[in-house]
Order: sequence, then structure tokens, then C-alpha cells
Amino acid sequence: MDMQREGKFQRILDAAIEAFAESGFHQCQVNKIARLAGVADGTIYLYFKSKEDILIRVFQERMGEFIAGVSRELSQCKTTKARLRTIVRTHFTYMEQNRSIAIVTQLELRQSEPRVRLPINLTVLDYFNLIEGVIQQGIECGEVPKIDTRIARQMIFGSLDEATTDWVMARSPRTLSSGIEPMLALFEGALRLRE
Amino acid sequence: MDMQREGKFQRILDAAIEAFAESGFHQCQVNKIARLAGVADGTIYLYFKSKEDILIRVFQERMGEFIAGVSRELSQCKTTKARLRTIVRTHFTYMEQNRSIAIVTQLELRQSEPRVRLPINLTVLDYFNLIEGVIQQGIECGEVPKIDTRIARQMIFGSLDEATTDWVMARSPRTLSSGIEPMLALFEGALRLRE
Amino acid sequence: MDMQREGKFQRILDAAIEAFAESGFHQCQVNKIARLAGVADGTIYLYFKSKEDILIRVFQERMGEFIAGVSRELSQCKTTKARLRTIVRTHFTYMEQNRSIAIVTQLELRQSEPRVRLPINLTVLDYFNLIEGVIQQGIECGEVPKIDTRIARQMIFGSLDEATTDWVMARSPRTLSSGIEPMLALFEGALRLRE
Amino acid sequence: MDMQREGKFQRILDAAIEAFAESGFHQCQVNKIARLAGVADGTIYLYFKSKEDILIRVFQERMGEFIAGVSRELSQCKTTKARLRTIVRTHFTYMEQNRSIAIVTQLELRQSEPRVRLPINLTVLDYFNLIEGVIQQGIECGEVPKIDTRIARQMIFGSLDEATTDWVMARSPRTLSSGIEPMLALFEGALRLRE
DNA sequence: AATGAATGAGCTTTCATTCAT
DNA sequence: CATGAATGAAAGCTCATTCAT
Repeated sequence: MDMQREGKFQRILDAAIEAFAESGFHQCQVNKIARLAGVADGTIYLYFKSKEDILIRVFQERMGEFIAGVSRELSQCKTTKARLRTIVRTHFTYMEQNRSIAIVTQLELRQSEPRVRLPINLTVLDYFNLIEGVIQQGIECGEVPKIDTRIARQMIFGSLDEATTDWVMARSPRTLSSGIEPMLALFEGALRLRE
Repeated sequence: MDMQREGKFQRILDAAIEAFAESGFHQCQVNKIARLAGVADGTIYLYFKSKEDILIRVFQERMGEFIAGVSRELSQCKTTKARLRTIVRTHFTYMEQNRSIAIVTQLELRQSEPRVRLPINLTVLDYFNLIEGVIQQGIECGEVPKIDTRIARQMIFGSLDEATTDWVMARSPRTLSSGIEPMLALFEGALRLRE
Repeated sequence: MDMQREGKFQRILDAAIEAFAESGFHQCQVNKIARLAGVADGTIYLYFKSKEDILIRVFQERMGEFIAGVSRELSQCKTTKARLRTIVRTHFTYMEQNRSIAIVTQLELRQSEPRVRLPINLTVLDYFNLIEGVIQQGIECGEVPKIDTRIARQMIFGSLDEATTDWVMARSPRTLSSGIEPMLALFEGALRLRE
Repeated sequence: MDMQREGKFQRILDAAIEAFAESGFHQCQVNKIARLAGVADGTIYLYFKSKEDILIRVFQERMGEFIAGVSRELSQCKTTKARLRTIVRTHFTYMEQNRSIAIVTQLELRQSEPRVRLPINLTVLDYFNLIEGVIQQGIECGEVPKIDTRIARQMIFGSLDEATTDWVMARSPRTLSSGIEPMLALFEGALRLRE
């Protein structure tokens, strides 16, 4: 029974991602999500507190998975260079393979309402910590000179984020993953990585 | 008479920036902007097509000024290093001194509706071209090795943008301008700048 | 088995009285009644046609008992004076001892929807007949002069009803039963009761 | 301009009385009131805070007028008997001539929600004070023996109220005003009125 | 040009009721 | 009999925009 519940939760989540990506959060009616998920309007409110709650949960669930994935792969890396490559590659690859999630992440989730921003920021923080951890580790190993990890993280995340937004909005068919190596080279230079 | 018109236009624009920064674009009622600007609701529609149009014009006007300013200062710079410093310094300083504009820029303008995004992107493009121009110039002068200017621009703009968002959302009183030098160092490394 | 059925019926009825008295008919959710009664939401619909039906049955059951009680006591009375006293005393005492029922009776049952009013009015009619019977009897015995029994009943019931509403809504701790004798004196005067 | 405003306010009020009397408060949609008043839905909210507010204002405005009328007529009366007659006559006549208001007053306004009850009770209090004033005056003049004015008021108001409810709900064409003299006789007896 | 009263489209959410188990 | 997850109809109110003055 609990698997049925979980299944319906995921179905609504997936429907919401498609709907948000297609129409935008504000445009999209709850009724559309319900239709896509194959449930009644009211059913959504058995699983989510509100329309905003769906948006928040989309991020928490999907980015949670993504961050867990990055974290897992990072633990297998021996060098800072490998770790940076993992971050760039996983970030770009994930977004490229989940375009709807990317659209929601890059556009719809940039909501200014504190009710939405706060829980989202909390989740992003995990990703920030991951990135800052890699830099910190690099410094401790002597692979990276002493630098401000917060600012380095802003550079890394900001760059990845901006590249993704560019890709999401561009009509050009250039792939996101083609940017992995050039971006990585920039990061290595910025961090003055010693091998 | 035209100056009166211009004056009222600017008053509404400034009122809108305050109102959007305070309440958020969707929360903020046109009526509030009118009150802040000291005009009637209907008057706003003599100067702007719609509420969305106000948001777009805020960006076009203020960022237009900002970009023109950066452009002007860039023309005085002799080296790529100086140009990068100008970009970072002007970006951080401007945002720090215009917090309401920063809030609107970093949060409220991230609207997914194409009607809003498109004209905004068009303006941002000028800034992108400016940044890419600096990189291109660096490559031509031999100060920067041959790299993908688009990706380098994504890194530079993304980093500045992310740092600004961090500052806007953070409750910490850390200044944005304290990040100028560290950020600049990262950029120089990334671009492998030769002096 | 039938006693089990009866027991559950009564449990739901009692739960509904508490719930209606506490939250008001429209505010109160069926789900709350179910919780108070310790049954599932759906179970209620095995015993009642609808939420409105519960309200109607509350009145029919509880006021039915009340009216039967008054009727029983009246049959023991020898004089019109005794009968009037019985009515006033029983009315005030019953309401005072069943505050939740009084709240539902005086406030929640004043529903304008004909679906609710009609069956309720039908039950109240029994009480009206009881009161008019006492007056008629008084006239026939010569204790009361010839008067319009309908209007006399409106006076008696209206007075008792208004006093009860006053008590239900008043925050003052004045008891309802303290009004028995004064009210009775008014009725005796109104009916020009001869002993 | 202010008369136009007042005119529209009254038009909405009258429309609401008709609509509430016809469909009941909960059944009646705001949209119906708007249509009857010949204004747009939104216009109603320029004059009233909410649907509930309309109900409250109906009572305050119309009963306010009624109470003021009774008060005016009472000041012309010389004896307690004349004052009682004025109350009964005005009450019955007013209701009879304003059936829709009577329906709203006797049925729709018996709302249990405190938000509605409280302001209504406050207005009714004026009427209660008027009635209690008449009794008190009677006692002071020696026309009425010392009795509890509150209970006497409960009797008088309760009787009038119940007679009105009876009339509103009865399909019988019996007039309310035909009850004036019999009801008055009961009141005189109840108060043991000396002339 | 300026006003601001009037418009009316638009949508999330609740909750009484049902019915498959 | 009992359950409780699922249903889906239903409506008050807001607020961007208009337009008569």
C-alpha cells in the first residue's frame, strides 16, 4: 500500500515537472498537473500542501538525488582534478539528460517569494558544501593554494549555473556536455591546480 | 514639457524598483507603485504598457546605464587585467550601492515568462558582448591563450552573478566589494593571464 | 447486533452535537464528527444520509425526547398554572443541563435551507401543539379567558426561546433557571389566569 | 459624486436583500447580487469588505432605520400602553411591508459565525434597550409593578420575533398585523398594566 | 495629460460524499 | 458492516487594466 502511495507521489511530481517546464509555474494550473498525473485535482492535496509546495518538493526530491549522486561519485575520486571533473561532468550531464528538470531548476525555481526560496536555498546549501569541501580538500592536500573557498565556490557554481541557463534558453542545438573540458580548464586555472 | 514627461517616467521607475524589491513582482500591486510615485493608477498606463513592461524597462534603463558605464570605463583601460578589474569592481560596486536594483535584478527579473525574459535577455546580451569583447581582445593581444570566449564569459558573468545573488540573499553583513580582489585573482588564473 | 447499531448511531449523534456546538454547522467537517465518534468518515454515511441529515436527526432525537418528557410531566399536572410551570421549568432546566444541545438548537439549527427547516419545523410543531393544548385546556376549564391560542403559544414559545438564546450567547454567568418564576408570573398575567 | 456612491451602495444593499431572501445567504452567489444591482462583481468589493459584510450591513442599515423609526414614534407616546402598542404595531407593520427584509432578518441573519453574530447583536441591543426603556418607564410611572425588565424584554421581543418567524414561514395568507391587538392584550396582562 | 471608479476574468483549495477493498 | 483514499464540483475575491470625465 505504501508503494502505491509513493508511486502516486512520484507520478504527481513528474507531472508537475513537465507542466512547470511547459507552461511556467504561475501559468500552470493545478488542474493541468492533475490531468497529466491521471488523478483528481483534490488528490494532489493529499500529497502536497499547496501548489508552491509541489515546486519546493520537486527541487528537494530531484536535486536531492542529484546531489547524493555527485557526493557518491566524489568519494571515489583520488585527486582534486578528478573531483572537479566529476562535478562539472555530472552537473552538465544530469541537466542535459533531464531537460524539463533543468528548465524548472534554472527558470521556475528562481522564485522570489521567501516561502519558496528558503526551503530551496536550504537544499542548494548541500551542493554548496559539497563544492566548498572539494576546494578545502584541495587546499589541505596542497593541490590548491590558500584561497577563499566561498568565493571559489561562487565561481564554480555560478559558472555551471550560468552555462546551464544559457543552454536552457538557447535555441541553438549546441550540447551542454561539450562545455565540460573547456570549463574544467578554466576552473583548474582559477584554482591554480598543481598535479 | 518633455522633461516633465521624463521626470514622471523616472519617478514611476524608481517607485517600481522600491516596490518590487520590497514586495516582489507578483506580490506588488500596480496601485502600490502608483502611490509611491505619487500618481494615479491610470497614469502608469500612459507611460508603460503593462506591469510586466515596467519590469522590463527597469532592467533596460538601469542596466543600460550600468552597461554604458562599464563600457565607458573599459575604453580607458590599457590591459586585459585592468579591464577585468574594471568589470568586477564596477559590477560589485554598482550592486552594492543600489541594493533595491540588485534585488530586482537577482530575484524579480528571473521570470520565466518569455514575454519578460526575451527583452531582458536582449539587454543582457550587450553585457555579454562587452565581456566577450574583453576576452577576445586579450586573446588578440596575446595576453590570454586561445580559449572559448563564450564559456569564459559564462564563467565570468556566472561568477559575478552568483556572488551578487549570495550577497542579496545573505543576512550576513559581509560586503560585496570585499570580494573584488579574490574574484579577480580567480579570473586571472582561469584566463591564464600573462602580463 | 441492533443494539450495536443503535449504539454507534447515538455515538455519532453525540459527537455531532459537540462538534456543531464547538465549531458551528458550516465550519464543522464531517471528518471531525467521525474522529470524535471514533469511526471512519464513510461509516457516518451508513447511518445518516448527509451532513444536513445529522443536524435534522439531532433535533428530532433530542427534542423528541425533550418533548416526550414535557408531555409525560404535563399529564401529571392538575391545573393550568402547574402545567405552565412544568413547561417553563422543564424548558429552562433541560437547556441549562444540556448546553451543547442548547447551542445547536438556538444557533446552528436556525438554518434557512428548506431541506433543513422543514423537518425541523415538523418536530417543533409537536411542541407547539403541546403548548397550545395547555392553553386550550385552560380555556375549556375556565381558568383562561377565550384568547387566540396560536398567538398565546407564539408568546410562550417565543419568550422561552428568546430567554434561552440570550443565555446561550451571554457571557454572563446568570443561570437560566433563575428566570423560571419571573417568566411564569408574566405568562400568568398574560393569560389572565384564574386559580 | 458622493450621492452616486451612496446610490450604488443602496442599490447593492437592496439587491442583496432580494438575493438573500430568494436563495438564502449561503446558496446566493456574489455574482447574483452583482447582476441584480447592475454592477460588476468586483464593484461590490469597493463598497463591502466581504459577502458576510453585506449581510451585516443589511441588518445595520435596515434595522437601524427601523429602530430609529420606533424610537421616534415612542417619543410621541404618553402612556405605557401607547408605547407598547407602538412597538407591536411598528414591528408587525414594518415586517409585513418589507417581506424580503423580514425573511433575511428572521432566517438568514441567524448565522452562528461569531464574525456575523457579534455586529448584529450589537445592533439588536439598541432595540433591546428601547424595549427595556419602555418597561422601566412604566415601572417608574407606577403603571407597571416592579418586575425584572430583562425578562420582560425577553418576553416582548421573543413574542414579536416568534410571531414574525411564524408569518415568514407560514404559507398561510394570514396577516401579521391582525395579531397586533391580541398580542398587545397579552403584553398588558403580562405587565399587569394599570391605566 | 491625469484621474480613479469600475470592470470581470481567472484560479487554488476545500470538503461532503463515494466506493473499491 | 467498516474503512479511508480518492473524487471533483464549486465560488469568493483580487487586481491589472480601461475609459468616461
